[in-house]
Amino acid sequence: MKKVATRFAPSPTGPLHIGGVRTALFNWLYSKNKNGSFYLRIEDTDKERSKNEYKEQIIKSLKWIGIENDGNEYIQSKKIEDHIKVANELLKNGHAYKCYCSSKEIEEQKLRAKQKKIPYIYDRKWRDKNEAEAPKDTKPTIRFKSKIDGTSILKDLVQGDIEIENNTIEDFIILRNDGSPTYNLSASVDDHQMNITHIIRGDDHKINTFKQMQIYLAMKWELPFFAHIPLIHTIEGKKLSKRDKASTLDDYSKIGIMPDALRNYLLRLGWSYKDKEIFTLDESIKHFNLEGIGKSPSKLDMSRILSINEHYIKNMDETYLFDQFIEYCKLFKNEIKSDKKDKIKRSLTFLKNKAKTLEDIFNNGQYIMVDEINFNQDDIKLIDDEAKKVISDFCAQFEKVDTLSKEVLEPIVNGVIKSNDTNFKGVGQPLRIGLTGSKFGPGIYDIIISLGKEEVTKRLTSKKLS
RNA sequence: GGUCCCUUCGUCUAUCGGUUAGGACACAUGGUUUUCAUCCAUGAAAGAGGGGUUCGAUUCCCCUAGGGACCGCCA
Repeated sequence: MKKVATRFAPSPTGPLHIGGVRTALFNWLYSKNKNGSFYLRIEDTDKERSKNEYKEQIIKSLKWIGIENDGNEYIQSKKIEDHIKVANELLKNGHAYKCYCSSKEIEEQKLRAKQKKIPYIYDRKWRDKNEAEAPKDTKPTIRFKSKIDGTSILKDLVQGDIEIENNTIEDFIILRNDGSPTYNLSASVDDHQMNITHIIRGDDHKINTFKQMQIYLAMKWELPFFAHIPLIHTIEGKKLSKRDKASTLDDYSKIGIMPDALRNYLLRLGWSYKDKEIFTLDESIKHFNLEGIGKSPSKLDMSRILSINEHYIKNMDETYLFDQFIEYCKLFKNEIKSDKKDKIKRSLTFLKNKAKTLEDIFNNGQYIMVDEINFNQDDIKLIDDEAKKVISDFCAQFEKVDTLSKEVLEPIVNGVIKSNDTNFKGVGQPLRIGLTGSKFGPGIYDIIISLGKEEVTKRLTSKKLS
């Protein structure tokens, strides 16, 4: 049994979107599950549109979500000579031929077909024509001599057997008239040379697979296995594209979605293992299989992403969460000053309690990080004379304490409640507004402890409250 | 238009001929609570339609409908 090898082969012509990330994830998981290798191949043969920044973005994205390729990135453009060599071989053994149709001629044919509403397929004009008739002034393209009779069957690992009439596959171009190889040729040659055993890709590649299989057959190469996974759709039910909003990893990381959570979400989108919803990295490797992949496209659901992220926030190791939070702030918010960092760290347990994202934690912890409170304009109005008395009564008692804990603070609060003939809200609310600027927020004891005695005193005695 | 694929709660899905069709998210209600949340409990919510096959179909087959992908000298 050959060692399993999978690959992810994006073209660096735009930012990687999460559909691509999922494809990469499935390939990676499958190879790891089988103790095999996973390779990253950058298909940069479209010189016009390929950009190095996109290549970097792809590599960065995969790394962010925890996918690591074995070996170096395979750069397709460096292998062009090999592709051309194969094309010439196909030409030599009669599996390909020179086509002297100009691109203008082809365009006109397509246009005519469109107008007549009949499917366009290259008419194989030069398939059997004598080269002697070739026009001197046109450079030929090389076309693959596709099968005309019979049918081909793709034994797809996800979709089952797919059979099509061979004559629906046209004689596709493998070498352009400038001598450069096209996608189907390059991809086949690379996959063969890289010893790829399983090609897992979006099912928008299905027709390509029939073309590539024919190249394999013509070259007498051993066929790899194919698995075409359904595409991810937008809410509108269309194929997700780079232009869609919330489609790149950055769109998620900037609102504080964590890599593990997104990885978990993407894994469960179109794949399932019994009723299990949460998978650690090890569990995903252990349980991943092709049988669990569904056949129908699935839609992106933000509330579910949020919910899984929330699960991770609440259940992951707090030190690890803190590190991720600090990193997040550095990247997308302001870097947190070191004296505030400790306060945040100590308060993470309750700050995370009401957070779905790292951004929520940031917002919940704002009151700790700021030097000057931003008062909610409606809430500050709640500080009336009564509230001011409550605050000053509290301060009078608070002054005497030296260690902060719920046990110490609770009697003080209860005392103030009694002396002011009010209830908990009558004390808790003014204090919360005075300390955080808002009537919504963490528990009042948590707030006080998180700020420390000095800061609490400073805020409660501020001019704005008197 | 041609080829191919898909179709279970709003969403992601379980079921591999016999289930009160299960779970999760979202939603609704109630409870806990120190505000907002969390948490807990409960509830509403699905087999596209029509034919077969079968003692029995969500499950197998066919048709219809709907949706999607592809149809580049892009990848």
